[in-house]
Amino acid sequence: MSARDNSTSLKLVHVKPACEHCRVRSLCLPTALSPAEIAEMDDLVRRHEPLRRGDTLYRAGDRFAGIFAIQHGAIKTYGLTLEGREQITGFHLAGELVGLDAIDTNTHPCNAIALEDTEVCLLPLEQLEALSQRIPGLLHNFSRLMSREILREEHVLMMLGGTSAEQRIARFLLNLQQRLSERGPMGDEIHLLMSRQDISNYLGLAIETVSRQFTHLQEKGILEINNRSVRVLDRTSLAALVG
Amino acid sequence: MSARDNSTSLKLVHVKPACEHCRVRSLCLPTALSPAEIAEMDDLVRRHEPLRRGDTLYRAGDRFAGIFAIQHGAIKTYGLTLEGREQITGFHLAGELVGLDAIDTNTHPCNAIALEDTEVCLLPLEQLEALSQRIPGLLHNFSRLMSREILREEHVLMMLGGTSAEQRIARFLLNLQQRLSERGPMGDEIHLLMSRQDISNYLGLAIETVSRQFTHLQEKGILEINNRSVRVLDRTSLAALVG
DNA sequence: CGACTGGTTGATCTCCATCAATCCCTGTGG
DNA sequence: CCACAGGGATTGATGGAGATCAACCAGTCG
Repeated sequence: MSARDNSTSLKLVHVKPACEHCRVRSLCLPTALSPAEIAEMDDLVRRHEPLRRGDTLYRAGDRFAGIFAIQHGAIKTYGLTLEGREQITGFHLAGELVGLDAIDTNTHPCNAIALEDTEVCLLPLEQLEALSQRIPGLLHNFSRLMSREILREEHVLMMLGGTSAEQRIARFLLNLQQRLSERGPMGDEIHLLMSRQDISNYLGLAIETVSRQFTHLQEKGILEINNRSVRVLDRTSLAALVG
Repeated sequence: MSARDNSTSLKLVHVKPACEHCRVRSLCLPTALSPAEIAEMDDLVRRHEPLRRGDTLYRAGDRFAGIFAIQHGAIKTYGLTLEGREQITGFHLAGELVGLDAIDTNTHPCNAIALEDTEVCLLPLEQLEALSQRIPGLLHNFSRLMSREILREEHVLMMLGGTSAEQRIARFLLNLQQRLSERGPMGDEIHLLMSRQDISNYLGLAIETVSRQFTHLQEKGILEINNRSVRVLDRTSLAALVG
């Protein structure tokens, strides 16, 4: 229930975007394209109005307008289970694409909201496919990013199956740290953008269990926790917990 | 540990495949292509040697040769978790693609083995992308199938999060019945191709729990179970269990 | 300041994992 | 054809990890 709601009418701003200067270009669709090709990409990319923390990017049921590439910030996607419970399907960082799950049905099956102030680019699918038709490298990058998303979800599946609460927390943190380090300097400080509620939902645990595990890991001297800021004091021990 | 192992050296047979006459064409890549375009597809599709139940199609770590399309039969994919436990990531039926998770890294992250006698087609990625370059419909179908795979995994995630053993079993069966009905006549009889072990692993439960839930649902008059054959007697009640 | 949201901590209970015994198909070989 | 072995499946008994219920605490905002 965010105050501002961008989901029904897409709000695009007419600022000339520039993949060329984008910080996460190397993680995103234009990887390894020539300057001329990147210029062509710029023509199809539409910059979306900046999202503030909590803003909705799209809702389940919305008609699919195109893929969103996260320029900076973070997006949470969640769906409704058959019983009506919300289930988080992913936390997405800069350089990742969201909305890929809507291509098949032309309708968004999930909701997407910003975890922090976030900017995204809209890539209309038809135009993206048309351009991919002409630029082999772009087509391949597109395949690769979709493949990466499939792989990401497989990792979540592996994490959820038959593992203890402690293991899930450890993996969650290590995974987050890993992905953050691909996007900036590797630090031992992780700023959690999501609530305990979100984490517990994502990991299939109760919120209290998450809290207890955090304090438990703190008592062991592995983590230092201040609200949503987690400092990894002993990365080796943390990694040892996952298996 | 199957007796025959096809994973290291791909065994292709030189039978002219024919997407045109394939029973699952409408679910697969050539959907809605013109006869001329389908003929072009046929040129790149290579029929793989038939798999017998238990045969390995590829192993984790294998170099990626291309996508596999299941012509008929069923494939189980599973990965190794960090602790060394096997985790099943999916059961794939005719008309579905497997190996999509390997595009990004060019290496298979999972193992794939046949759950029954199965025939698959190999679609070398480079050629598939090259052809997609020329056939817009093919490119779009490819996007859609990848999207469908992402969606499928999201559904699994939603199923695993915070649901009881009974709910998981119910959803598993309903989902399977649904997918089978898209591929043949809708019947109340489901032939499970996988062991209880597989089911429990997939659903994140203990094998005994799966067994108990089955008998429990049988006692309630919702199912009738004979080994790996499940008859859905009361579909309404089964659907009611999931939410 | 009080109301509120998000987080932590404690006590109890429940569902399911685990351990263990038995049963039942399937195939194999005498 | 039957006996037997062996894996897969079922059933029972027990314990524990984590869910649930409940109280409490700490920022935050009107």
